[in-house]
Amino acid sequence: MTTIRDVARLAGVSISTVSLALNSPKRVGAETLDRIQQAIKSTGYRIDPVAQTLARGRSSLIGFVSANLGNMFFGDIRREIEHQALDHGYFVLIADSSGRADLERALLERLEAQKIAGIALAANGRGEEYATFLRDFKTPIVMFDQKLEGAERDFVGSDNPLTTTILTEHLLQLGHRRIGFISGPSGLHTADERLKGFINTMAGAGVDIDPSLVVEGGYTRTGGHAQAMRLLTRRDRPTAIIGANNMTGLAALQVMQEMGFRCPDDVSLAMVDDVPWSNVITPRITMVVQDAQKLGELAAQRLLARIASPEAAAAPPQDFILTPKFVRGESTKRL
Amino acid sequence: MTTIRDVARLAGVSISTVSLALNSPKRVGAETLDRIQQAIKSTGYRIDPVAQTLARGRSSLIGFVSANLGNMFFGDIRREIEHQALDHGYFVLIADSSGRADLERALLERLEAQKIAGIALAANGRGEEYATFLRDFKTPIVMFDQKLEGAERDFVGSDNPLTTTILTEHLLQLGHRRIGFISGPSGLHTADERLKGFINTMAGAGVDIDPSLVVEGGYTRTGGHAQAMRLLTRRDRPTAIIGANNMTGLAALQVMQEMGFRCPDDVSLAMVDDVPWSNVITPRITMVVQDAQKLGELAAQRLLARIASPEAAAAPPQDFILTPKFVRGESTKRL
DNA sequence: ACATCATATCGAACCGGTTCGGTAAATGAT
DNA sequence: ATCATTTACCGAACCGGTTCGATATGATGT
Repeated sequence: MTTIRDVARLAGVSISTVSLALNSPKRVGAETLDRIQQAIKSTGYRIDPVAQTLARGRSSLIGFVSANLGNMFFGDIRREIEHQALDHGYFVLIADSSGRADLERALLERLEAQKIAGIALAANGRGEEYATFLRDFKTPIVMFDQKLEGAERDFVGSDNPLTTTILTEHLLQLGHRRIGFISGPSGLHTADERLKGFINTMAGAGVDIDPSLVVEGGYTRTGGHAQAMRLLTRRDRPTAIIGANNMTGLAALQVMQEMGFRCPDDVSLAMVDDVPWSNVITPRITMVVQDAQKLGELAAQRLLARIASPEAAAAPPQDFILTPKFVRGESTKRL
Repeated sequence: MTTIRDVARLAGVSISTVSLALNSPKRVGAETLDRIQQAIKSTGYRIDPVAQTLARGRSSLIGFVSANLGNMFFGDIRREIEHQALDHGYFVLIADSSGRADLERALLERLEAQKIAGIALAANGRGEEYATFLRDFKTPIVMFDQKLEGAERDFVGSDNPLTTTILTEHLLQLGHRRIGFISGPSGLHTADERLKGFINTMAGAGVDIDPSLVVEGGYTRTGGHAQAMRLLTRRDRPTAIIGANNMTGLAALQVMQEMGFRCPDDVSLAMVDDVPWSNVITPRITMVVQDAQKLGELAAQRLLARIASPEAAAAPPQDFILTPKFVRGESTKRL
């Protein structure tokens, strides 16, 4: 390995000058700069990011932490963040918390130990204590998807109540009254807001909700499957089901198929978020989708800005809320 | 931050002794060890991985490089590797090459600069020059999915010729003779082998292949879509199509739906690799699936072993080939 | 009792950069 | 011509660990 000292020797300058030439070229003489660059070229010198991190106390790594990278939604956001990060010379360290708050916390601490420059986080931890933990974190954090009150961090997400409001109104218009709702983990920001959107819309329309039709599917495939099963095996089963995310929505579709119900003839279905290849799934599912790419873009911009300048880092946290889009499929039918 | 020197001072020993206590506890006296551990506990000392990396010349990070993390196949492998790595105290640095060889190479070099402990790689680069590059890489590499002759690295993958052999035989048995084949990027290991499996099986059965029915879909959704379109708009279109991977297979299904062909009544379809939620896709696709979890497990074990001991690191490279599994769906029909 | 050897601990060099205070020369002001 | 300021560069300390050779102490063998 060729080090900065080799370059310095070859260029006939001190190592501090080489460092200077590397970091603020305008502060070294033209001729000297030239010699140094020559030396760098001829030795094939590559700066050692580890040593740099130790000296600077900050690496050029960015962390991406979310549950379930396999979910297209997070995958799309990751892709976008990674893309922008690479453009700015940052590498992305990805960590999958599998939705477990304790693991997530451990991961964050590890990332911090790596002196990571910043973190994009879709938090799964909840509660005041966790919010404080995030607030006091020394590394810049931009939260996305899941907002946590008290964390006092930038947040990039969608208008979650609106997602289910749209779906609920759609179903109400089609004449549905007994609507099953497969919710996400209670306490989780998006889950609570989406549930709220459903409840408020129903109330606004003057339709009573049968509480037993509101179940918690935990945003997971297995949870969604179990709860959809519960809903659909009832004698007074709902005429329509809303999945609070793509996993639970598709799980409901799967249960329908397994039980021989036709969708939408027997039961209507709508859900939040898209899945890959949804266009080859029969029936085409009616859904509300988030602009994952835009979310990733915003999160990355915000994070990179905070990392780049101390002023930006000190700026008060800000929320960026995007409006989700309704995509009409063929999984819902007039009653 | 509390450093090793703080601990040393508090325990009344030298920093080298603390380091020793941390790395080979049996080599320090029982009583001293106790005092040091006490000091560590009371100061809340956490070792700095960056400094450790600089001093040791090797980090406790493992790299995972593949194309298209969004593809369930790679996602499953990643999950398994990450799981095992964390168990062994390693963090996984994930990089998505998007299938571009030049980017992949740059990523590998960056990982190396990070003094990464080892890399699990699904290579997209090809050719002798690239093989040499990989062979001479100083960091341990375990390749998976894509084997590269001349790289002389451990390889974990599936019996690729067998994947298409199984599918082809299945279609032949159903009476199909005009079979379209949407291949992967020519030159890519799995793509070439899967194509070979198709060709050899057809030849073995004495069935002539219409060369114009063998197209290259590049393993991508868009490529697959375009090529499937070409195949299906022909007057003498094939009676069955094989997608060499999940992307091209599903793209073909999508084209069928777009063009109003019914699968399998009008055209049969079979493909290599599964996708998430394939069980809610109509028709259930006939496919050959790889055991991604097992692949990840093997790759991780091999890599961790090479990292752990110098003898293992010096061992000659070895291939691990798994047998793929046939999953019969309803997308193929007797002619 | 003395050489031998293992054990416990330490000091110092090192990994490869950054950064700050300082010096000497060059430039500008008066 | 003199003093102030800027420019260009250097030396040394530092980031927080690891590692190796050296030393001191105590145990073992004969």
